[in-house]
Amino acid sequence: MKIKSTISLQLTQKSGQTSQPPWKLLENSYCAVNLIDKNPILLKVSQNNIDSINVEYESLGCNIIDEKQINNKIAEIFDLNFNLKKFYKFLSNDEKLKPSVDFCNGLRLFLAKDIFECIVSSISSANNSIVRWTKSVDTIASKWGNGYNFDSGTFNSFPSPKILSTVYEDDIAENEGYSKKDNKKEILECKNNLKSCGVGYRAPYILKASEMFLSEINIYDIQDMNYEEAFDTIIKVPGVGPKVADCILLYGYGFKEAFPSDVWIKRIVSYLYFDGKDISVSKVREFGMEEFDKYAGYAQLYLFHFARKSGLMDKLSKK
DNA sequence: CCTCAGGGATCCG
DNA sequence: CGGATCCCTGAG
Repeated sequence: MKIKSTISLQLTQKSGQTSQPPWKLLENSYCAVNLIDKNPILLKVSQNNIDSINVEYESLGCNIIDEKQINNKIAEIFDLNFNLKKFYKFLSNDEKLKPSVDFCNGLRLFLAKDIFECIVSSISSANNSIVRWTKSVDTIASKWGNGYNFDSGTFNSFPSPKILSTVYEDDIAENEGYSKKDNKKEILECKNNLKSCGVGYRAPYILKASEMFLSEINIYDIQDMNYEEAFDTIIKVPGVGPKVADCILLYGYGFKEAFPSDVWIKRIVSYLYFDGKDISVSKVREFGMEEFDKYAGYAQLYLFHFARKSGLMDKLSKK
């Protein structure tokens, strides 16, 4: 089916948002398994022009699928109900933001298909490269997620906090685990632990985070909180600081008033809005939230990509 | 072969 | 508050 909406699917997929790794590209379609009404559905999204996207799907067994639910899910993930035209009008009133549209036309939020996946992605993204954390998250899904065999191939969901909380942290823990079970000799090549997925020193954070979502924090309650309350809740999770918290709130839960502020946004905002004067990351966050208000999240997304594509980032990195 | 940064968080003073 | 350190991979 065809959904009419202005969006650049490729830009949105490749923009490095920490909601999830890009979906798997199969014959021009971005594919991922999604739980829709508790049924695993393979969504296949493609695009011929910027005014619409095409959605196909595969299901397992003979469940009757309501296409309206699929439509809603797609609209939710790609934020299709966000009024891009209105946002561009807002951008055009800001001399600094104005040029960003030329580089970001059709870029939308790429929201989490699985909120826990988003949280692990965001924790993994800290002081890390996009290629590395996306690879790690995909590896975690392939090791401990459910594998579903669709006609188009096998696709893995992301494991639940319950599953992930039981995996070994590293090679050492894994070997200890084995020797407890059955006096096995030490295995040199350990592949059944978090660190083997390349998350590095974030492995204990991810384990503790998994445990927290089993007991202290209900992952779905955050959806219904206001922004401040949600921020205070999610930042209690180990490995989650201010920037990662805002990423989770923006890309995971869709709090559009969040303005995730990292070193790059700091450099960009300092350059564009403060005449190059060095502003602290926390001040940049305050500035962004006040200046852009309900558009803060989108403004951050557009600023980052504008800087990336326009060469501004290269220019600022040499300072 | 090396060295260095990568959309930060944490701990420590 | 500021600064050092953290794992590991790819680019140079």
